[in-house]
Amino acid sequence: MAKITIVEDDVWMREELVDILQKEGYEVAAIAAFHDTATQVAASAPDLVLLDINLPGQSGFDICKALKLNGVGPILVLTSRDKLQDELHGLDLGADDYLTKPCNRDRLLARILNLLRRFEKQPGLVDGGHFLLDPNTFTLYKGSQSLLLSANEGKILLTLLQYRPEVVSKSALSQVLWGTDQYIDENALQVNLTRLRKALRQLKLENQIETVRGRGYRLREQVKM
Amino acid sequence: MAKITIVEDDVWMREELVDILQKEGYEVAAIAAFHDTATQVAASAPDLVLLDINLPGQSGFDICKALKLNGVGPILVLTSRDKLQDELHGLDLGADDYLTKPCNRDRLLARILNLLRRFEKQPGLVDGGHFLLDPNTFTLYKGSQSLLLSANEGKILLTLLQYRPEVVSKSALSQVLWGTDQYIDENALQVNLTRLRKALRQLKLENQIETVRGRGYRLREQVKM
DNA sequence: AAATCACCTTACATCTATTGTAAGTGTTTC
DNA sequence: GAAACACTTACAATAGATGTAAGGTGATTT
Repeated sequence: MAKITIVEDDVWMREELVDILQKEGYEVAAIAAFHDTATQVAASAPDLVLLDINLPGQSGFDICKALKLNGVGPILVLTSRDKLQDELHGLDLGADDYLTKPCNRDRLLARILNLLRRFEKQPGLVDGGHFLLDPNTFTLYKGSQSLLLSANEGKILLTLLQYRPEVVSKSALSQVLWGTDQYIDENALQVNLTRLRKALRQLKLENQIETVRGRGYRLREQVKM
Repeated sequence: MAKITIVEDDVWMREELVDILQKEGYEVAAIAAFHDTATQVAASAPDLVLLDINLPGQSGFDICKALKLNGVGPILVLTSRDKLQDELHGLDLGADDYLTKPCNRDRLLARILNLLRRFEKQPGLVDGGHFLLDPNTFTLYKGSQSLLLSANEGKILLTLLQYRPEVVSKSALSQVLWGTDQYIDENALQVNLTRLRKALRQLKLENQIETVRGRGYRLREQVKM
């Protein structure tokens, strides 16, 4: 489960947040703000930081900046309602989302979940040389065109991309598609391969997938640029 | 069509880029780098900036920084292959993607298209009070749960959210779903409403959609937090 | 050259999700 | 309580994804 680090000075609030998040199954760490907060937080390598920016002085802002510089994951800033001005400020500082206090449990959890999803899916597009593949939606891009692959097509192409330029065996693909390499339905695999090739051809992507007789498939070497 | 501004000193390269992008239907502006480049670019309010960072001195980096500070949209940095070191640097500077030169047409266009998409879909999640809705995938979030709505369900909910707290007429919804408000299939609309409500109930979201007899539907006022 | 093997393609059947249709029930208003 | 409006459920048509089956192609082996 995801790891969340909370930066919050108010003891009562901190306890409550920890409670809510732990009940939800998150791994939670909580600290109050000190001069080396950013270092401490970064050291805990969280998947998400919940930062209360209602801290004495401007320290909350500084921490936020410092965290972003340290390359820490998504930051969800908590701010009080009467400091709406600061919200935009917070975003400029590198916060990825903000929330006004007080706020209810559901909204907090929804925002956290969303941020985690957003960053988990961060890898972005996979570069296939002559095309791009969105590993989340299995959308294939080439030039100004795009095409939505089916789940099977997408999984195969993504696997080939990940192993490129190595040959991927049929059992490996079987593992990816059906979770097993005990029994391999060669035919079903073959049909899915054909369908993927057909989809690629629709975007004028010919001969992308090379067959290595007796061993499997691989993506063809791309012309160096 | 999207507007792209190119910052490139090399005349030949600049002409070529303009040519490629214009043929693709983009609205293109091109300038060479001078001291006030950032201001000029910002003034052209582009949807995307194509920035060649192979400029005399460090000016390319400065321009990139300045552009980001001006809140200019996505920046795609062009860099030469022997300056791979600079690539990461470029990302830290606020560039949203980079590309090594020389690069072929398809790859360039693919990256541009992707960046445009990424930023176009920026609105992010729509906040419904007790829930969140992803307006692109029609995914509904609440607490730690999520649910994928059908196209019709998503369109209705999104429309209600956009007009909230106003009442949305049946003809408006008909317009959204079927592109016409000449003939309104009240029944079909009704069924889709029921389905949306059912989906909301699955996430324990009760009574979100209020029926205003004779006028239409609206989202119920949310409890202030 | 015939047989064999690995691979490929097409057509078809099944399954599931989405959506509109239809029929019947409930509720408000006058 | 009758009419108008709103709601729900069940059913059917449709489309997309996927597995099955049957046959085709081309290289390798004997």
